[in-house]
Amino acid sequence: MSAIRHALTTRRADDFAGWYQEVVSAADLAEESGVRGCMVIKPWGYGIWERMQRLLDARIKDAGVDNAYFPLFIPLANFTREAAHVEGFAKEMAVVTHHRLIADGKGGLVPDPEAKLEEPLIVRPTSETIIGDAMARWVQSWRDLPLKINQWANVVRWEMRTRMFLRTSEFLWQEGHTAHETSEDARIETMRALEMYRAFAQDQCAIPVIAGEKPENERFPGAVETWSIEAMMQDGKALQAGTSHYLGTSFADASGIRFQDREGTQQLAHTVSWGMSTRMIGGLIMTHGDDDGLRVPPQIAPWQVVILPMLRGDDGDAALLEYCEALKIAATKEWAFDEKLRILLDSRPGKVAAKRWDWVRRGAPVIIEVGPRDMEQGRVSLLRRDRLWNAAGKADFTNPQREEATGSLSAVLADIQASMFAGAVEQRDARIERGITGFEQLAAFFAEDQHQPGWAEVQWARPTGTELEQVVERLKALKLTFRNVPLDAAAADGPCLFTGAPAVERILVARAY
RNA sequence: CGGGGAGUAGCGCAGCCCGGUAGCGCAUCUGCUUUGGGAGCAGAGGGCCGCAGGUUCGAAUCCUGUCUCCCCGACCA
Repeated sequence: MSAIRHALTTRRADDFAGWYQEVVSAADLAEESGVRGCMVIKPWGYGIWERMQRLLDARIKDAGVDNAYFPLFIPLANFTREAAHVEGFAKEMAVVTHHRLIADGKGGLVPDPEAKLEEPLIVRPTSETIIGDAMARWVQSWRDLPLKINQWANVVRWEMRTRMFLRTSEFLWQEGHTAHETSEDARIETMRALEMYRAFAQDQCAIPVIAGEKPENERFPGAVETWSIEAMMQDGKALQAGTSHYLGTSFADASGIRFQDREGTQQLAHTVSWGMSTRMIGGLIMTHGDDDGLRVPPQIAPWQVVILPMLRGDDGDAALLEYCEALKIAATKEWAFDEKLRILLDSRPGKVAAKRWDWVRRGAPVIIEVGPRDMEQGRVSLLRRDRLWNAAGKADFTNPQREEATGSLSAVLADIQASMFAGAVEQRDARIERGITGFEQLAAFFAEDQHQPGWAEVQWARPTGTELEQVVERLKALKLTFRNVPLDAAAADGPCLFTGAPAVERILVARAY
């Protein structure tokens, strides 16, 4: 037993699900709203989302994709054109049927039967259909292609079982929709989006991911190919953190996205869609959180450095605040990751210890405390969130001179970013098992008594249809799912674990969120 | 959506079985003491007991319905 007094009451190792919920509330990320599956995202949580938006949006724009906004409501008829797509979403759709309320005579309000909509509207679960509709108007000739549109929006899927950030009925995301002249161009865009997500997750969120293709049974409804990035959470489960779909021509056919090609012939466009959502915040928590709360990678942190003056409510406060202001101004001139540092001087009244632990739980990368003694000696007390505790089980402060601290901040932040990623990679790589060749062996690897088994990468023959369904059922009995076929996996060189036929590739098997 | 558990102060909980003035710890506020690594003492404020009905002289407590959350399933780009 360690003597460390952690900032949270639930240990990751004891109760991962309970710990997750405690982080969400203790780090001030979000709270329940009273509506099933809908959450209030609080300023610190939303600040993290804004950072993700800003960084990913820059990548999207760099790829020549334009932002636009499409309506929340979609006419039912519009949605019903692509059969597989409809079937995939029909069970989780919110429907608007009335446009007016009327008094019920008992002090309440009910939908006015007189105000029933001729045609119900659905609340978008995704916007393929309505954007496809627009694209059909915008595309006439091959010169109009490629057409690349992105929107940042909320979507609604009526989930049976919800969890904060991981699966909510309403969530925020970006959805990119592109239309192309050829299948080749569309596939290139599909892979570009996938690579964009991989780089964003790893280089900015410090979340290691494996990019690969989803098997047939895990495809987006109506898609020809679905690709994903998969991240391993600290409990060994997989989280799909971003997806990119090559949709072929079926959506173009359903929406009427046609163009005259270079020979003057009418052709269907090839479409692609790709998305990343607030679920990424759940991934951030389960990748970087610890028993003291969240740890936010510096590139994602709304505030990278929080300065806490030790105010005493006496005459000394003014000078101390002045000292901290000077520190803040100097630090704000420093850069890291090609952006100015984001520094908060938290001078609200209150005990410094209480405020310190608030920021530890929220996961600010660097906390700088300044007391009268620091000021006298021209120094500060600096605490790194990624290395909180010293060997004695105390908060591990260092005491650089003020100028030295300011000058070193960008290097410290870069180091925190790098070490968080390296730590996550190490944890993940240690838990990917590549030597499993038989189903019994697979079952043993994922046996219930094994606490955090991680993932298995196995060889398979890529069965399809009912043969695949049988394999999926066998896995389901073990609560396992296929994640993806990693792009960079080694070539197959043995029999399929499931069918015994010669394997054609390697696929990841894991429990998943 | 099925099975189980829960909802009482900002947070964590007791009270409910057996109906009778709303409690505890932490947090908050005030005062005093303390003052560099999660302070101490004293006092104070804060409640549609999830919501709606019902039974009753009287409901946090009993009954019915309903909403929300958690766990297990089913479902799930």
